[in-house]
Amino acid sequence: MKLSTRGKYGLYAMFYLAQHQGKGPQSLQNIAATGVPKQYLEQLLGNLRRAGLVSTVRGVQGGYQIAKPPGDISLLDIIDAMEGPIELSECMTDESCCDRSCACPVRKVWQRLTDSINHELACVTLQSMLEHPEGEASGI
Amino acid sequence: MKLSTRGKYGLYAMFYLAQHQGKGPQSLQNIAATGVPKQYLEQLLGNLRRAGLVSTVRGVQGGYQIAKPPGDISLLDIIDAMEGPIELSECMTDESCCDRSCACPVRKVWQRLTDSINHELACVTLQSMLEHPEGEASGI
DNA sequence: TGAAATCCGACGAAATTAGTCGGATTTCAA
DNA sequence: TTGAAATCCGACTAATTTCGTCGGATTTCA
Repeated sequence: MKLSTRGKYGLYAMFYLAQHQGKGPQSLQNIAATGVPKQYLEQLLGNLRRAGLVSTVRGVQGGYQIAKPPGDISLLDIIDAMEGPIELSECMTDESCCDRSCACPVRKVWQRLTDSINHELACVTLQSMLEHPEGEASGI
Repeated sequence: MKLSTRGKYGLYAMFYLAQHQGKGPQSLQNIAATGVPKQYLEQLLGNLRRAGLVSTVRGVQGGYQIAKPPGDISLLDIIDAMEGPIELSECMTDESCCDRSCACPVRKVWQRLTDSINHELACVTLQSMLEHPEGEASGI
């Protein structure tokens, strides 16, 4: 179970934009500074824009900005935008993927785990990341 | 973020074996009954065996059995055996994957999330799946 | 000796991921 | 008016991973 680089790069970019909120649009040039391929990141920012998480200004002096306060943007929003919704097993979305009933214990386990992960993701906002840069341990 | 079919098939197989514990070795034939490609499952059971989760009996009347009581086998054991450890970002295992310090807030978030998912997985055992077939909702 | 079964490495097809490329468009300023 | 700075966008490719398949070797029992 792993995240693709899209999720990682996407969060890097969003965190950067959160840190620079109110300072005007940030160019791709700047956002990509830390080792993310520029043209690839450009694609990813397109996804974030279409998901309503960033707004853009075109033309000279243009760039990217977060579209909402950092407290209103969660990790779940970002991951969903970058990788689509979490789907541990296609059992969750495709009823006919197997001949097991909806009471199948395995299916229940996937559902519980999916809910749990989504909940964790929704709890972390860009704001909380800005406020706790030292990453104080959470009560797991 | 998704699980491969390996994880899914692996859990199906382990749950089947848990249901049939003490009834002697179960043949691949039987385990694969519900739509899992036989030869593929054979590979997967090899992984589970090498991880110490199932034991095998070769030859006529041979087959697969769980190697430990169902209460001692967690979802984490199974997922680890099938897909390797959860690694949301290579930041977790490869210090040099980027030039960010180990105090990088993004890194902290991945770590927290990884811990959380592992904890959830470790809490679910085959025994608990056998005991709660109706999958009563957990306190998320 | 033959049938039932696991074991195993190698191979291949399909899907996904991680980019790259070339241009189109927008905007501002000289 | 023109040129530079920037985003936008669809198509393409290379690499990797996933999902199997195949053919045979080995073990065991009747």
